[in-house]
Amino acid sequence: MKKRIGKLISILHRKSQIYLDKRLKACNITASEVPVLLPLYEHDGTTQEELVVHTGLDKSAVTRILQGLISKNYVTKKKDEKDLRCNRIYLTPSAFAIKEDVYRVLDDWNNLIMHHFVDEERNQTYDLLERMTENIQGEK
Amino acid sequence: MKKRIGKLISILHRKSQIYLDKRLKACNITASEVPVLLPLYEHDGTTQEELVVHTGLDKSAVTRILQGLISKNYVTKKKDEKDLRCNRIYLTPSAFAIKEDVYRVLDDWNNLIMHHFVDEERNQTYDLLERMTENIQGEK
DNA sequence: CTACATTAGTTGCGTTGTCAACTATTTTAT
DNA sequence: ATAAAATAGTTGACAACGCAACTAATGTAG
Repeated sequence: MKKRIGKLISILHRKSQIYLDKRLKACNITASEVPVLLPLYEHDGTTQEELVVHTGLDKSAVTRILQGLISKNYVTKKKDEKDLRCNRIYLTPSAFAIKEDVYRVLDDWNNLIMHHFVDEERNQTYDLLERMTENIQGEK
Repeated sequence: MKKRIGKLISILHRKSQIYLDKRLKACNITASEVPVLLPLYEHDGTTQEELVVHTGLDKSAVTRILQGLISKNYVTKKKDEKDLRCNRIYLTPSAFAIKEDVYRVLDDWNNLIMHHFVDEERNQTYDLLERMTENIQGEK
């Protein structure tokens, strides 16, 4: 029997959106904003282009997610002084205020889907998924 | 360092849609139609409700995907004679005609993302992903 | 220096998919 | 037997996201 993982990936993706949307409503953010928020928590002030690369999202999607985060006062956008083509994105205090809550929700989801996974299996899962994403780097 | 797989899952999902859409254009079907088509290839004449359960999609999404497949003459819909609430879905000869092509594209994608994976890793990947989807069964 | 190419970002449009509300049919409980 | 609940499916409204076409700024070749 052939084992295709596409179906599994797509179910996990869609269900995670639903779970996160529900849990993150308390923080007034959506699941789609998470991929943009996380790199900013790790490195505030990155350019929009770096967010595109880091998230793997289309640049237009990043533009719109940022518009939403700006309207909710979670980030600000300033033109880079050296290169006026670039926007630098900065988190607001409101964004830092919800940081721990956001991470807790993400960890809860991770623990939910990896329930009964021992540490080695959790690491294996991450490594295998990471290798798969590496395999499609450069796939346009 | 915390390993959250959400980002990886979502990248794999989105990139697979792009890849499949591109490759499946030759068959005149889209990536979103695949999850509905596959269970029908395995068991023609299932009810719409069974497709909902099998795909994990919202019932409204299944309705609309079927409308598309009907308009492209890949499936037909008939009311079940015993239970008039149910629709039975049947593949047309056109759908069977593209079956091998569709599976080939899916296998190509699978091989692409699991490039350099040995058999044991492929099985592990499938098993871990399957356990994760089982962990969220019943998550509403 | 100027023309062309590249890079960063935005916008319009179409597709995918969720949720909530609705209809129609069948099942269950009294 | 009938009223209420459950099941199957459809529809409208909206969010998420990719693609193509566009603008603006910078880099590069002659």
